[in-house]
Amino acid sequence: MARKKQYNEDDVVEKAMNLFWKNGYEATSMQMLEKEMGINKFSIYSSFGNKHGLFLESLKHYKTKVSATLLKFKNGTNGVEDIKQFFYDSISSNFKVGNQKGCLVTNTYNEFSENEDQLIKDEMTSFMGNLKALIIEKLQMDASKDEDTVIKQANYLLLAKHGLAAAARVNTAQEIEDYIEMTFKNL
Amino acid sequence: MARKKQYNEDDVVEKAMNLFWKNGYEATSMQMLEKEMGINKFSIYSSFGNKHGLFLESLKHYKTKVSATLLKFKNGTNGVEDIKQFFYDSISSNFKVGNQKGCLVTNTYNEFSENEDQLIKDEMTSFMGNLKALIIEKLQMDASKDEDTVIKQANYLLLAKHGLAAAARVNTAQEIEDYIEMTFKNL
DNA sequence: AATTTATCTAAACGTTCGTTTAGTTATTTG
DNA sequence: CAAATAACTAAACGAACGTTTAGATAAATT
Repeated sequence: MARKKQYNEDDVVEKAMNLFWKNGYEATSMQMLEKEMGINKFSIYSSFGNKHGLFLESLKHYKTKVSATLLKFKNGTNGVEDIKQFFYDSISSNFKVGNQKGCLVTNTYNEFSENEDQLIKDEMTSFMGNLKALIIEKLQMDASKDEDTVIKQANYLLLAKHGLAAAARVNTAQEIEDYIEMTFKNL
Repeated sequence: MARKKQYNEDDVVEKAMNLFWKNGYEATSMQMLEKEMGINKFSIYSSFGNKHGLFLESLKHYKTKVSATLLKFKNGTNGVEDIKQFFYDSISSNFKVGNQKGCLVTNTYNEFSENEDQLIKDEMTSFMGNLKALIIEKLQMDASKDEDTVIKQANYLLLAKHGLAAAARVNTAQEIEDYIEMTFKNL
């Protein structure tokens, strides 16, 4: 046979993901990706097909990246307190290196809301659906909440999470902390 | 002299604004604007300089459009209840004709958050600053709130407003109503 | 070591973008 | 009515986009 790839696909997907995360899909050009991933356009296309394929792969990579956080959330036994902790965990990456902003899934959801790309929208919808089911599960741990309250609070928290991810792109850590605390004050 | 313009600048700016509102700045092309505004590229450029100029003019137009809502908010005497009503007023355009989504100012703030366009960012910052001042003013109407609580609640509401505008792009009227009600439940 | 073949570089592809320019049309004024 | 000139149409501009292709390079097999 012939020479081997001089890069690891997982490594370069991680770098692509970070760039998409920071700038969004449209605002990230192949030229920027080339530079950030450290490999040539040809290599990107032979590994991922096209920009769209690379983005989908980045989304998958993101999901595995946050799966630990999600599992921790899923396994929690403290009801509402687990949800609150999940909110904190979700935006913790904002204040680490790399300048990632908000939640990649939510950002993508927003960017593609007017778009017709069903493949990506399906990915988002399933992710949001899973999240809602988990939130409901945690809320139901409090036996004093009736079903109607659970649904209302779940919708509230889902929108709050959505809003948080958007706001996290432009607000300070202190503002975000105040926001989360206030959100959970009366649940 | 020579012939007069066959269009009214205010009319075509309104149409441009609606398109920007729906799609955002980058996703709105001159070709789309040409079609929506009903005039030629040449006319757009002679009236507004360039795409950026047209967008700034659309933002100004948006501000005058929402000035009535803002004035109503400013003149309110019911404290927190005024803020809540303002939230409802802010997203009411979502459920009218035209498919506008969320709040143009907030959408712009989000789209340009990673951008270097200081002119637009300044416009956004001043708008947000005014809003925060008004919210604080209304919160202070309740004499029982100490200064620290007022600041915390103002930050909370500002982020909630931000999140609401983002979420309003993708959620139903019922979900949004639930969200607003829950947001104000304990202020 | 020679041959094979996948991976690399780099240049070019066709489109679309925002923008400009040349030429035509129509209205106002003398 | 004729001259002047602003507003119009339509075509073309260079730059950047995502994508493809041709040719050089290097590693694995015989």
